[in-house]
Amino acid sequence: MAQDTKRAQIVEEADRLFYQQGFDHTSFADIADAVGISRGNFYYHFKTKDEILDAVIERRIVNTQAMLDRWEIEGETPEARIRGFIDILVVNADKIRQFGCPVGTLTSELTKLGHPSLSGAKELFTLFRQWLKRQFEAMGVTEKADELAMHLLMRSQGVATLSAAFKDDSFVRHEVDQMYRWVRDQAA
Amino acid sequence: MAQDTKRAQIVEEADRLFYQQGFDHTSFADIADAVGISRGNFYYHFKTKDEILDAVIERRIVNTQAMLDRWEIEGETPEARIRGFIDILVVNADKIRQFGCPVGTLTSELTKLGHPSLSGAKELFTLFRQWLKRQFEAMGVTEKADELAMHLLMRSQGVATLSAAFKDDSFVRHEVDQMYRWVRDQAA
DNA sequence: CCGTGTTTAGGACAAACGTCCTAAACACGG
DNA sequence: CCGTGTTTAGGACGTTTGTCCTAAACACGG
Repeated sequence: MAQDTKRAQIVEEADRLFYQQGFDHTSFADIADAVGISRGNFYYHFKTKDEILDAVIERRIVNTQAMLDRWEIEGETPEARIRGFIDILVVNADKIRQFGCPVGTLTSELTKLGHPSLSGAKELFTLFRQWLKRQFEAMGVTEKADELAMHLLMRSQGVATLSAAFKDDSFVRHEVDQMYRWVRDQAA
Repeated sequence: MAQDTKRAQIVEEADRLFYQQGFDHTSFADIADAVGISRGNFYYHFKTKDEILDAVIERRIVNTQAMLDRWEIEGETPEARIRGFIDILVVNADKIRQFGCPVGTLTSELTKLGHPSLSGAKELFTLFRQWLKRQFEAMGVTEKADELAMHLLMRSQGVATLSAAFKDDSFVRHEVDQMYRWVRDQAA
């Protein structure tokens, strides 16, 4: 349907703009200009700005889940799959340097705003956390699997933040190498 | 002078509000209400909102430098001083859980806004980076001191981000313990 | 090609934004 | 207590915000 197409377009552009400019700093006018529709017409698709945010988060959850599922099929070993996760920092290096991590920065912003949709954004983190936990378990780690998952999440967040602050690619590469080594050490 | 007092009050409240609500989301009215002065009178003290931001960053730089200087006098060994840095995550656990790291979240926001004062915020990171580098050098590390400083900065940023997302105190304590151990291992 | 439900453009609306002005209140040396 | 420079309150300004309404354009089964 045309409805789904237009709605999907709005959510897609809103997703991009929320990531690049932040949720609060992105106005209806920004999204409307990006999609190429009139400002006031938003009310037909979304009653409030918060509804757009929820749709964006839902989209991200679906996309992330699909990506993780793909990785679980394609990746040969659990260790290789985890390396695939770490590689996000390399593959998306440009965007992260410019706008930070999409998950981490959205969570930070919603935390400050005291926004109710924070729980939805947190779900994105949980998706990665559970996926990583499963990979560590497949590697033979049992009780500490969740701790290791959180540790790796933590490191990727830290690298993303400092990458955006210092715009230093060699720092990112060096930390990624260390994360590779750390994962290998957990197998023993 | 009364001018310095009022100006300092404005900067102090702006500092708090920028941290708790974000720079963009904090209006002149918010600051005016917090200080208890009239809205329009801001123009006398600061011509633009960006000027307030610069004053806030300057204040943070001065306060941070003073804190680091104090630590360098009080801390017995370099390792103990570094532990003092790590302890920020414990001492300020409540605030970090609510609003994230003041340095990291401000940097993220200014990065997204493409704001010119990002360089000033980045300076705050550099202050910690250089201080940590000096402590590692005093511990006997020579060539890798800066790498270790960045690594520790990275980990504290990651912990702060996930602390705000998951509000999990036991995670923070566990990671802090691991950071202690990591620092000890660097001495050998 | 008609009728009906979907989608659209355009703009109205009050509120809030950053900026800026004016005039009064203040502090204080003379 | 007067005069002068500093600091203040209060509000005007044009813009932009999120929200919401109306009427026209559209799609499409009958």
